[in-house]
Formats: sequence, structure tokens, C-alpha cells
Amino acid sequence: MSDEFCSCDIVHENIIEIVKQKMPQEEKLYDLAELFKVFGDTTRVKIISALFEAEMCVCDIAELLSMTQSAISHQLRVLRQARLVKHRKEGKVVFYSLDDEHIKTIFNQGLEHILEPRGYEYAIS
Amino acid sequence: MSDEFCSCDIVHENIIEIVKQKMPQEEKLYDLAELFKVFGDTTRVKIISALFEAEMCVCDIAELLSMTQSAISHQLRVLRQARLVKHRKEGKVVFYSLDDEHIKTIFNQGLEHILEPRGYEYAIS
DNA sequence: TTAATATATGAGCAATTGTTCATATGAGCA
DNA sequence: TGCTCATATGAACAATTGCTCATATATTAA
Repeated sequence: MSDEFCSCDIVHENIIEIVKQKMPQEEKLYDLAELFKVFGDTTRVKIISALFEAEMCVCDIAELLSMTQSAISHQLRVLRQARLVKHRKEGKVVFYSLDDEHIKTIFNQGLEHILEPRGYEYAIS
Repeated sequence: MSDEFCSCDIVHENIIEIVKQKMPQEEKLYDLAELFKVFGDTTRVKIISALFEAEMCVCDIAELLSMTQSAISHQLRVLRQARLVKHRKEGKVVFYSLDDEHIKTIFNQGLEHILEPRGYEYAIS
């Protein structure tokens, strides 16, 4: 039962079929990866982490993270497009805050994962 | 109170100070971003999604996702290094399965986020 | 030992991404 | 109107990343 993608002979066709039927739609998995990609950057993680504590303007965030206003503004755009933050204008100043209740859960689960005690460093076989 | 990173004059020093104290350590936020980076790829999301349903060998996953064995093996290494999957050898065949109870929560919260109804497409101002 | 097979891995390349720099926008004020 | 300030944005460049291809490793069988 070998095919074009894998030279192996041991392919468990029944399992593949069952898994294929149970898996979410391709499009949803794509969107999910896109969402996690947004969380996958130190600067954005820091911004989100800061916004957990308080609403902040662009300048505050730049100062807090010791980064340029431009860099922060670019990253806020990414967060906005992922609908993770919302903004509020007050004159020239734009205040950003979190726009999702799931973020906290995702973050906390992520933190729990990285804080788990490691029994051993990974080594194959 | 302007500084080197932001030309703005409106910096809310008190908020910055409070947030700075409450935020997790820099190193933890870095690790967190590294973890989410692992989730931020369609192939890896698909692999994880498949392993939710059943333990699978490398060849099965390659067949399921219509990708080469090499590509899958490379990605499994990334997942292993992030301690998200574990493996079990049975002769020449290596079976992979999930190695973390937090993954499901993270995934489900992520799915809930992307499935949220959008009132409007984002537009600034 | 030799051959075959399942998986792992290193090098290289194309595509993506985060930052910087320069500049645009837009709001408040003189 | 014209000026200043807070933020947004486009282009460009360096760094990272995911795949392919070739090959190495490890296990089983003859």
C-alpha cells in the first residue's frame, strides 16, 4: 500500500481513514495556525502580557518594552488583525486593550506547559 | 519625560511602573512565545490535530497529510523538542502521540477564538 | 554479513517575518 | 491656515523557517 508520499509499506489505512474523518476542516486548522503564529513572537507576547495588566497607549508600550514606536505600532496592527486587541482614541492618543477572553486561558495553559517539571531532556530512543 | 525609544511626551509613568512589576519575567515570556511559535505552523497544527484522535507512526502521518516522510519527521522533531509529543518504538516503526494535557485546552480556546462571530471587519478610526 | 525498510538529519534554497528608516495621516492648538 | 505631536504605514533588509534532496542510522530478516 505504498504511495507517492511515503516509501513505507506499513501504513495503517484504517487509522488514517478514521483520523481523516474526525479532524477539523483544513481551513479551520489553517486559521488556528495563523492565530498561534500571532502569539509566536516575543514582542507580541510582551504586549499582550502588558495589556493583561492595564490599557496602554502606543507610546507607553514602546517605553515599557524599550522599543521604537514604529515597531510597536506594526505589531499592534498584527494583533488588531487577529482581533486580539481593541483600541480607543482619546485625542491624538490611541489606547489599546485586550479584546478576547480566550487569550488569558491560552496564555495560562501555555505557561503551565513551559513550567512543567522536566523529568529528563528529550533524547530519541 | 521623553526618552530614546518614543518621541511622545505623553508617557504614563505610573502605569508603566505598575505593569512592569506585574509582568512575568522576560525569560518566561520568551519561552511562551517559543511554545506558541511551535503551534504557529499549519503542518504542525495538522499533526497535533491528528494525534488528538490516535497514536500514529511517521508514515501514517505523511500519508494522511500528503507530505513527504522527511518533512513530517522534521516537524515531529520540533514538536518533540517542545515536549508536545512523545514517541514509542515498535521495531522499526516509531509511534507518536501527544504528551501534554494543556494542548487540548490551548487548541480549544484557539478554535473558540477563530469561530467567534465577527461584528465587523477591523478598521482603524 | 548483507539487504531492505522506517525514521532521522544535514545542507541548501525559497518564502516569510520583524525591525528600521522615512514619511504619511490625523487631531489639537495657535 | 500652519504647526506640533501621536500614531500608522510602506519599502527594504537581515534573520528565520519549512521544505526538498541526499544521506545516515537503526532495526529486522535472510
